[in-house]
Amino acid sequence: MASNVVMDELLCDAINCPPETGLCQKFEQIAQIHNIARGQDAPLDITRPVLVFVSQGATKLVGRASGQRDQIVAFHLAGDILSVAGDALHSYRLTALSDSRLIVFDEEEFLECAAAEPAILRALIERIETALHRSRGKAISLGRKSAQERVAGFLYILSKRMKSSTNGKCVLDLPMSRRDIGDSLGLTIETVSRQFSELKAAGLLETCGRSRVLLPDIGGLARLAGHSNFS
Amino acid sequence: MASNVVMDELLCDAINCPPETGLCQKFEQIAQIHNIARGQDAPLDITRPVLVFVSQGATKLVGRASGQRDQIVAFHLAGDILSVAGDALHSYRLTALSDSRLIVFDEEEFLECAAAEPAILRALIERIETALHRSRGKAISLGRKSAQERVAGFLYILSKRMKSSTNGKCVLDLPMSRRDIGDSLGLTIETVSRQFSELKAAGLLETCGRSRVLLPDIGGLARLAGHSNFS
DNA sequence: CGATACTTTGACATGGGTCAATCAACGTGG
DNA sequence: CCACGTTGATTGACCCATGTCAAAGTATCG
Repeated sequence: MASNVVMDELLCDAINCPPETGLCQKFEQIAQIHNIARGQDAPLDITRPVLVFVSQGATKLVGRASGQRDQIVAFHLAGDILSVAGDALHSYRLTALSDSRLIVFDEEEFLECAAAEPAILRALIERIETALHRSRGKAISLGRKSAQERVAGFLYILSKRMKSSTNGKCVLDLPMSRRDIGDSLGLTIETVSRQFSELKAAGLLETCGRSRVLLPDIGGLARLAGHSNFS
Repeated sequence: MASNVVMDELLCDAINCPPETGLCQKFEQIAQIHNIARGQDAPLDITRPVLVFVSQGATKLVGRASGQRDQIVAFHLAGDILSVAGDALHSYRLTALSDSRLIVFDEEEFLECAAAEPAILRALIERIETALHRSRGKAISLGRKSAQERVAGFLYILSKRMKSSTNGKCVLDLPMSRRDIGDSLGLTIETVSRQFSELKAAGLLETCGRSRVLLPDIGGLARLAGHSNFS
């Protein structure tokens, strides 16, 4: 019972935790569940590093520079695991884009629990590396790409992550606002909006309401995105 | 003998590998050593993910967008471990800033070897998380900070990493060129140079030759760097 | 159906890029 | 050890992409 409540199938799958061992129960004891309403911050205590598993919903990890300047460091969708730690230089918070369910572990305790299971540690390494590789890609975009390339790349990558594409076309329900997109791409909402308009004019994007988006030509987006393998 | 050649003390320490077990010898068998001259790329085959240990020297991990635009994704100094994987979107290369010695593992093989040693896996997790956290900080800088803040933050962070600071003052020998600094901060060499000049005028920086740098007031740099905890 | 928040569009300002010229560091050969 | 050449750094003038400020438009929700 408790096992079903805390350690959902998705998490067991994510960390490669064989349900038949008693391990899930050990993890249950150290897990904290948070149900976060859309727009609310997860009440994380990151004086110590934590591992967060996004069981349902979608979240943004936001870093803040001085002067209220926010930079979204990553989006994390259902099924993702992320590591969050405090930082002397910037403050971080994890905010729900839609109603979300998070399973939070003190990282130290989690690793203690998982020590006997190399498979779990390896799954975790893989997840953190995925986060690292995405972050590197973001650094390239933020450091060296134009607004148009960033927006096209954003849509392209999101279409891949949300796996809703079929032979070059794709419909998405963006869980994030224009502000979020801007905060993720290091742009203002106005610039994001203008780039959306240009993509519409180029026939690479149609919108329907605020959040629904139709991408008729994913390949075209990739070409605009300034990926080194496309020119 | 071979053990001393391949698995140096630094690496054993880095991955928390107890020298008394026979483990080091197993790692030796799968390790590849590369001595890279200043300015040369490591001949990494990243069709599969690799782990690289920087045994001596200093390196830059460079990502490339289309059109020859380089973004340095991270600097890695002696003692660092990094994970590098290919990417459909951007190409990456690891280049030596000074003559360097790298110990390279196929990541899969490394993890296979380390499976029985949770301590090694944990050490690896810690290192990768460090890389992730640095990369997040870089994303905040690239996305939301001014040229002056980026340059000040760069010097501040480097002074911490190279541990050459004494009560607010610090002398550094920068292993990287102005171009490298620009490629790391998402700026041009000219902008980096102008910011250096402004910092000199503000009494926060003195230079001596191309690479030697004196930072008389680290706290002042931190204040300029736009870190959220300093205003 | 009206209120409110979000988005789009426009006019203008500006930080940092680009291009070009000068200057300084460093290595090399005499 | 010095003159010279090469490469990298600095400075200046100008320009453009994106930020800023303001207004109008439009989803969405009670």
